[in-house]
This record gives sequence, structure tokens and C-alpha cells, in this order.
Amino acid sequence: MKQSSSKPSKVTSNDVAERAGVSRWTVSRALTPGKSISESVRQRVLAAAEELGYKPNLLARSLSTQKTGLIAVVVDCFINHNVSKLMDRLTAELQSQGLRAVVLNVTHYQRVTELVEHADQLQCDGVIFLGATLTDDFVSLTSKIQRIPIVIAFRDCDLPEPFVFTTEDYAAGGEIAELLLQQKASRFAYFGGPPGVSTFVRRQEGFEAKLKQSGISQTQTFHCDNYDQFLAYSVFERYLADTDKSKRVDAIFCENDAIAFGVLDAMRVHECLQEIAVVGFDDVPYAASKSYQLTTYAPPVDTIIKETVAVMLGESPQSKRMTGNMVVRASHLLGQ
Amino acid sequence: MKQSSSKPSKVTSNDVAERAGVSRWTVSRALTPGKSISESVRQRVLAAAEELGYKPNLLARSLSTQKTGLIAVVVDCFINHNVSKLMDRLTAELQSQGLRAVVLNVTHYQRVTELVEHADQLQCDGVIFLGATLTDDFVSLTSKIQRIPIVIAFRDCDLPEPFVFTTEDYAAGGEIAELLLQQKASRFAYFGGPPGVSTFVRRQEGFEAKLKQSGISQTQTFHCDNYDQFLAYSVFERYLADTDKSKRVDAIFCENDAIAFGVLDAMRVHECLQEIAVVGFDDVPYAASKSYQLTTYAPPVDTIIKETVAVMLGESPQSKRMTGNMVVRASHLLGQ
DNA sequence: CTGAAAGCGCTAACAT
DNA sequence: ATGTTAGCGCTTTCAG
Repeated sequence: MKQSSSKPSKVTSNDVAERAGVSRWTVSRALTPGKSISESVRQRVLAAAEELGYKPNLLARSLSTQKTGLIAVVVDCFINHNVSKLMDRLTAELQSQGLRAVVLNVTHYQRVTELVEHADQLQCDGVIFLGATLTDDFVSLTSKIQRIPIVIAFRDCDLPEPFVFTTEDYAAGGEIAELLLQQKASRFAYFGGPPGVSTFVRRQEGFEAKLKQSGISQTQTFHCDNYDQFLAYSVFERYLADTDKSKRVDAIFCENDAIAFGVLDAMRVHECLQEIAVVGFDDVPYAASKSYQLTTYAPPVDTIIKETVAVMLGESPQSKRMTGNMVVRASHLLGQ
Repeated sequence: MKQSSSKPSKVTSNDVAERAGVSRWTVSRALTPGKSISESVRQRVLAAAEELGYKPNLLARSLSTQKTGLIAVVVDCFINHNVSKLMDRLTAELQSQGLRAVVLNVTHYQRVTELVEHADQLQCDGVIFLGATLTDDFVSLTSKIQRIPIVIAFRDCDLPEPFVFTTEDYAAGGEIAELLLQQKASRFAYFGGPPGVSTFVRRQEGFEAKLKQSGISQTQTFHCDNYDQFLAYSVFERYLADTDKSKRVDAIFCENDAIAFGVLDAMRVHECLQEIAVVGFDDVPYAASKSYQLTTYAPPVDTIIKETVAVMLGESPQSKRMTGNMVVRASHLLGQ
């Protein structure tokens, strides 16, 4: 019913042993690099394995070795361009280390705890939260899963236990404020996603602190309940429709690129494209599009990914916040 | 070195059995829904399991049952918005069926065969090629992996063996031709990705066949070696720079939305936005952006995903090509 | 260097 | 309805 007759994978190490005229245990040794075995026997075993098309059952191996090479990756919002970029890098890096990502999509199906516990029972070697918005039940979860390492990447978190690798959001916010100040902007705004999320808060704090240093103590705040370009668009479109040009902000820092795109879309519709300086965050591939030319802050993606995977491999460095770099394009420029 | 002392997961079914005063096998039964067991004993076992914090080792279970619930998903180009959309839907659907996706990212690391064989050894229950560009070694691969079902989704393939679920690309191409003919366009073009890929060919064939019916036998063809917005941009930008307005095409069907975005970007730079009717394919979320308002063809994503997952669950329907629907926005309209 | 015993943790199939 | 036998396919440990 399922496959076409033959079961080529039913070759077991016993079969190979028989064919090579050795014991099953010798077969295991022949296939494990560091083991002591005479070269002649090893060649004989390898040949037999080849002829029979022997493929070791990794499940059985894992049961013995207590290592599966499986890493659960919890993802929040697949559709987000930044998330897909991160997934691309992360899966590539995991693979290069011989690990495999078991994706847990938490976007629609919010029962995170259940999914992560399942991953744990599956004997995954670790769990990575990739830019996932962390809810409260996460705290209870992390105490249950102590068997395997947990890393939170690209999100901040006050818990001491799981490792956290993310961007130095506070400093980044300050850097962006400086860039915007250079444009001689005077009425500043911050546009974030769901309030309370770590990135929202720290980027805003860094941004406003730097502005305050320059004597600007008032900034307008926008937000939308989802990191969604279209939601951001409608919020900002309404603002533009309701606000006289002379009273509008002239510089806006968006918590991420998706929001920035929405803002730029709204500005395009209202034909005020160079009248407000816009800066995003993440540097998604689209930011380079000729239709947006978005100036944005690029997080240190590769470094964070490397650190994250290192933890999965058993290393235990400290949690870190790392700096990225500004990618200067055109959207932060004010016309006239 | 790795975790904080305690190993809560070392509770085994033996421990539970002992505590509940039954045998290990009774524990197994108590946790398996359909099994016959007296309610009193079952409650006792469940209570014992709860107290001990027992979590069955799914790896060991899989070794017995010969089912892991793991599905390998081979993905080509993560960054592509359509791919991330498909990944979102597919992982969600798999999860709702109790399955988990093991992602094999083939974008940078092209050793597909190796990765899929590894997945096979891992005892994955199936393999899904999600819109992956299929190379020749794929053919040799599919003969090796006969133990588990293979599905090719969102790509066509002439092989009889693996299941194929994809869009009726030929018909879709025709539908798009009709829409463009209605705009009174007269100089048609097709812009595809890598030549030879199934979607490239069939969409073009359907497009040109329908045009021919209306007496239009000549269409210009563009292509870029990657489904990349920026590559498409540069190709079309050069075309616009080199071609006098009066000689340009006035309707273009792009093999996918990424290419269409590149084309629109180039048109925006050359300020000829409503002079060429543009239609894309895939209906990625971005297509609805106010900056593009892309008219595009939406494949029957949900249906294809459902069929694909059904095969993983053991059903064996016929390969199918299914029709989607046009999403009419503004990019196909000609100004003046 | 190689063989054998034991066991990873669970379940299918049979026996009671 | 419950306990038992056997075994999934591999590896680690320990003799020889």
C-alpha cells in the first residue's frame, strides 16, 4: 500500500556481519571512525556494507548514544521576511554541523508548551526559540525542559536560565537616533509592533535616550499588534490622512523592516515620500529593493547563529547582546 | 557541563510500573488510547506517571512501531516569499496531523542526495520536495529511497514514481494571457526564472498557446538564472534603458511574483509604471502591498498541502495538477 | 583486535 | 484484563 515491494533498508548490521564473516559488533566499529580495528577487516566490512547497500538505522543508534542530532526550532511568524532569512541561515549552519532542524511552527497553533514537550520526548538535543514572542507559559516550560539546552535567539529575555543571543537593541536605537538627527529632523517618532516585546522596548529606550541627549524629549509612538506590513500601513495611512502636513513627524524609526515598508507604502499613497525620514531594522533582502531603498540596521546574524549552534553542540558561553551595523540607503534622507 | 544537575527525563516506564504496582507493559497500554485495560488500573498508572513526571521516550517507541512521525521537507530557496508561505502552511498542516517537519535546506548546500539519504536513515516517514528545483541526481535518488513515500509539491516532474501535486500551470498561463488580451495589449512578453524548470516551461506554453489563438504568434522572452527580485530587476532595467518606449513590450507575464516585483521596480525607476501590464504568479503576501498591487495567479495552496500530507499519512491518491485563481489587483492595467 | 553480554525504552503478539 | 516473551537495530562495556 505504501511502497513498491522491495525494502532496501531492511539490511541490518547483522546481515553485513554475516557477509563479511565477522560479528555484528565489529561492523559497528568499522563504521565508527575512532575505533580500533584492523584495516583489513575494516575494508572487508565496508565492502560488504557497500554491496548490501547497508544504511545504519540512526534511530537505533540514537537510542544507544542518547544523541539524535535533532534540534527543535520554534518559530513564530514564518511569513515575516526576517524570520525566513534567519531560518535559512540557521538551518544551513545546523546542517553544516551535522544537526537537523525540527521546525515547530507556533504561528497559528499557539500551544507552545505542548510542542516543545513533544520535542523533548522526541529526544531532541536542544531547543532554539528563533525570534519568537515569548509568552508567560514559556517560563513554566523552561523549568520542565532541563534535559536539553535552550537558546533564545534574536529576542531578549530577563530569565537567567536559558541562553540569550540577541542584538544590542539599546545601542542600535541610539545609533539610529544619531543618523536621524544628522538629517536635521525635528519631530521624531517610534513605530513598534506589539507593546511589551523586548525588542520594542529596548530599541525605543535607546532611541529616546539618545534624542534626549540632544534636547529632544518628546517623541510620538505608533504601534501595531502584529509585525505586519499591512497593519502598519493602515495605522500610518490613517495618521497621514488625519494629520496636516505641517504637523506631521519628519523622522520615524520602525522596530522592524516590515513596519517600515508599511510606513513607506502609506507615504507613497499620500505622496510625501521624502518628507519623512524612515529607518527600519533587520535588513531583510527586500530592504534593498529599488521601490524602498530602506535604510536599516542589520543585526549580527551570522555571529548570533554561530553562538546559538555552538550551545547546541554542548558549549556553554555566556548570554550575549551583540552589535550589528547600519545599512545606509536612501529612505532616511529628507528631500528639499 | 550541559544542564543543571537534575535529569527529570530519566523516569522510565519501569519506574511508573513499579510505583503503580503493575507491569511495564500495562503502563504502555494505559497510555495507548485504543487498548483494553480496566479503568481503575489505568487511572492508577496515569496517576503514577503524573507523580513521577513520566514522559515516554518517543525514540524508543518509534524503534518499535517503525513510525517516527518525522517528515523530511526539502526546501530550495528559503528567502523566497512564496517558499516561506508554503513552509508556514505545510508545517502547520503536518503538526495538526501529529507530524513534524525536519527541514533540509538545500539552498547553499547542494548535496541533496546526501541529505535525503540521511533523512531516510533517520527513519523519516516521508519526504516532501517543496517547490525545489529538481536536478538530475534526483532521479537516482528516488530509486534509492523506496522505503518511504516521496511527494513533489509545487513543481512538476515527468517521473511516474513519486507523487506530484502542483498547479495546472498550462491552464493558468492561458488564463493570464486572456486577462492581458482584455487590456488591449499587443506586444507580449514572458519573464521566467531558470530555463528548463517545469513551471517556467508549462506556464509559458499555456500563455503562448492562448495568445496564438488570438493571432499573436510572437512573444519576447526574458529570463534570469535565479528566482531573485534583484536579478530580475537588473535584467529588466537594462531592457528599459536599451529600448525605446515605442518599441517596448506592453504586457508581461512573470513566472513568479519575485520576478514581477523586480520588473515593477525597474518600471518605477524608468517612470513607466502604467505603460506595461504586469502579472505575476504565486500571490505572495507582498503582492497586496500598496507599492505593487500586483495582479497575480494564486495556486491552490491549501488543497495541494492537504493532498501532500495525506500521502505522508499513507494514502495513495493519483498525482494531480490543480487550478488556482486569478487575484486581480492593479498592475495588469494599462494607463491612459 | 575481536567476540559476547547487556541494555537503550518501548511495543506487538502471544499466553494466561 | 494483565503478564510474558521477544525484539526493534544499534552501541557500550567488558572478556578474551
